Amino acid sequence: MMAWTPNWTRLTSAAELALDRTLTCGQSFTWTRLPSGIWYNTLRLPGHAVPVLLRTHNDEVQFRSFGSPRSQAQFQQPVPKTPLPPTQYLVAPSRDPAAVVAPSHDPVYLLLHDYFQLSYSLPALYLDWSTRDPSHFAHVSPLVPGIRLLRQPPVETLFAFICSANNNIARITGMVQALAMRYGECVYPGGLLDIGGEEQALPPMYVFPSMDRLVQSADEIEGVLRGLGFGYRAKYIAATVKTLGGLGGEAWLVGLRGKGYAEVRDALVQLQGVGRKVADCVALMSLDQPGAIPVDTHVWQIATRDYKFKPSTKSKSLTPTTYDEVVKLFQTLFGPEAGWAHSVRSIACFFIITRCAAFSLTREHRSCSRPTWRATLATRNPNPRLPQLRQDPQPLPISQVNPRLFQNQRPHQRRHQRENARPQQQRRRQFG
DNA sequence: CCTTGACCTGGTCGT
DNA sequence: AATCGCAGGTCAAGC
Repeated sequence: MMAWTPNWTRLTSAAELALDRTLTCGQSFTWTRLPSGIWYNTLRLPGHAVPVLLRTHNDEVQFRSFGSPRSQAQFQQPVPKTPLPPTQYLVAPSRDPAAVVAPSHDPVYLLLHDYFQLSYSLPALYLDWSTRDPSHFAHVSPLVPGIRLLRQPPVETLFAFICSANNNIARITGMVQALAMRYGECVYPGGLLDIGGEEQALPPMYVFPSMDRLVQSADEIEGVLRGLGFGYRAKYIAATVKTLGGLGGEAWLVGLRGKGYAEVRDALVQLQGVGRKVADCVALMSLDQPGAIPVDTHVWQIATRDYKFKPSTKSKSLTPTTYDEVVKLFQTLFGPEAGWAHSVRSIACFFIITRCAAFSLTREHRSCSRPTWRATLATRNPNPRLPQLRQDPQPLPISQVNPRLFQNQRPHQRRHQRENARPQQQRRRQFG
């Protein structure tokens, strides 16, 4: 049974879901933003994957998908990796009113409702977290409304976050999409689509490969991914494919939903390339653990700087012990959805710095904010032919910015880091 | 326990 | 034009 929603249909209000923020903040790497502001991705329904488009229009978030029995049948044939002439594949979406089903029975609507966790009321959550943390969350969260935690497919989330080690959003996005192009199924070959009377050019779309497909390629995958520039992560991915395949594949991973946090974490960290941080990302963003808090160096800074966190041991760095203590700090503060709350809080910090760097800060501040942070949003879209992400035109008043956010980003400290790092580099050279 | 260093790569920054 | 430091970590090895 084919399922698609040919006309723009309301998903939720813009207040409940800020698309641009939610899809660029580093939790999903599979959405792409078109120049028109429309986002596209391929999502799985039982039996097949569908291309989905999202947009914000008239104060609401709308979706549509497209496809047709004829085009779907064609997609089951092997599809070349380069786009074919649009007319060869694309079938105009049906305008037949009978094809439009009520949203509550529309499988794509239900899929998106689940994916964006729309059963949570976001303003209510923000209010609760602001009450719990009046001095920080309440201060910064109004600047970044509408950030929802996604409930993503566990397999692609796992592999995406294995790629995230020692990496940045732009490159992770490229790697995840490379994985989809190499092993995933082509769901849409690319072409022109008629959207509300306007023709929109869409690139080919590939769905993230199934676990079965990856297991089939287990022996070659490390070499292939190294060739694609995955670096040492290629080995982790190949090993995790084999281990996960042996444990029961996708069913085993999805089966972790509904288990307790400790069990989920322990299950994940037995996979290669999955430490605590990656495990917490996967648990939080795909396995129904809204209390899981991924602690990275950035979060560590926030904890020690803004929340005056003092580790119980003499440890000066992020160790398993201090990791647990930071988690406990934020879980106590924010309650059951602490992971979600903390994500919003971190993203707020990130956005403040990005926007201030672009619009409002003095030259000194501009130079302190990390270049990669500035660049991340602009380069979120890996397709160089597409325009860069639009910056928010509203400058952020400097008076709203907590100056402490910049404490660890001062130029003299960067210089200091450079000088410290130099001897290490020389030592490594002697080996080569 | 905690600390340290290696690990791939690509875009950026400063000579 | 060539270089160097770095990025939202993980793992193994040595205290």
